[in-house]
Amino acid sequence: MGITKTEIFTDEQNHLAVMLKALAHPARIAILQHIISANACICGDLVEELGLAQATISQHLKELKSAGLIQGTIEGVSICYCIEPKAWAKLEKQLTGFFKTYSGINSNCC
Amino acid sequence: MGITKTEIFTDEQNHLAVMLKALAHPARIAILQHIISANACICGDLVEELGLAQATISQHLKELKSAGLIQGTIEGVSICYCIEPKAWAKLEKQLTGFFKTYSGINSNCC
DNA sequence: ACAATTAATCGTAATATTGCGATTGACATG
DNA sequence: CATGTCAATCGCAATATTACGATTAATTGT
Repeated sequence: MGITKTEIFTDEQNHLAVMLKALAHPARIAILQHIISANACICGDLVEELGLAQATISQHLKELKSAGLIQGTIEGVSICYCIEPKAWAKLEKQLTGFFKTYSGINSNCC
Repeated sequence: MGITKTEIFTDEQNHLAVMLKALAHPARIAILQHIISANACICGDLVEELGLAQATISQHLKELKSAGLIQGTIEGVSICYCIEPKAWAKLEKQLTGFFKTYSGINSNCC
């Protein structure tokens, strides 16, 4: 019925899925890459940088922000976005742990 | 209009987004975790393990397979699924590279 | 050949996502 | 206070995702 059964899964699984979903769009990956490379936080430049409408960029930023991966602070007329270090570090750790569970050596099954 | 503008982004960005989208569901994370921990490939056990219908599990497996993250081989009546080592390693590498671009030290912007 | 088992596929309903034009709200400056 | 700028929000259309019952296809054992 189109709704994910979150009750079935662990908090870790749900959390990781939410974070990955936030990352799982080329525009949002591009936004994060730009924020990271510019270090200093950017906002409306993204509209020029990527070829998407202002409303669309704003929506993607909202999703990244609601996932907690970025934070925005008012800077005069515009808004300055940057990485939220804690959430970023947590995600990196969780992903590293996830990939570490697989050792490609004993892949002699199928 | 509900369709991602892939032409705008790089191949790397699009590829990473597709892989992350395949991971971005708690059921698929649970499936991968089970496949990894059982090492020996499993198929219909997932229906019992998670509390989802057979059709639903099959659909999730199809998505993971079409993303190239797992592979399935016929084993009698059932089908044996396991990690596709190359795609897995590639994704891990790409993600590591992505996270490495951010050094939380100079996070003195916002 | 026949029944049983396993998993893919079809069809459908409910909901979510993507993208954008248009509007609105907040703030700075003349 | 009027005006301009920036970004959030609203409303909409097109499409994608999630979940499942029912059916189908393939294979094994009798």
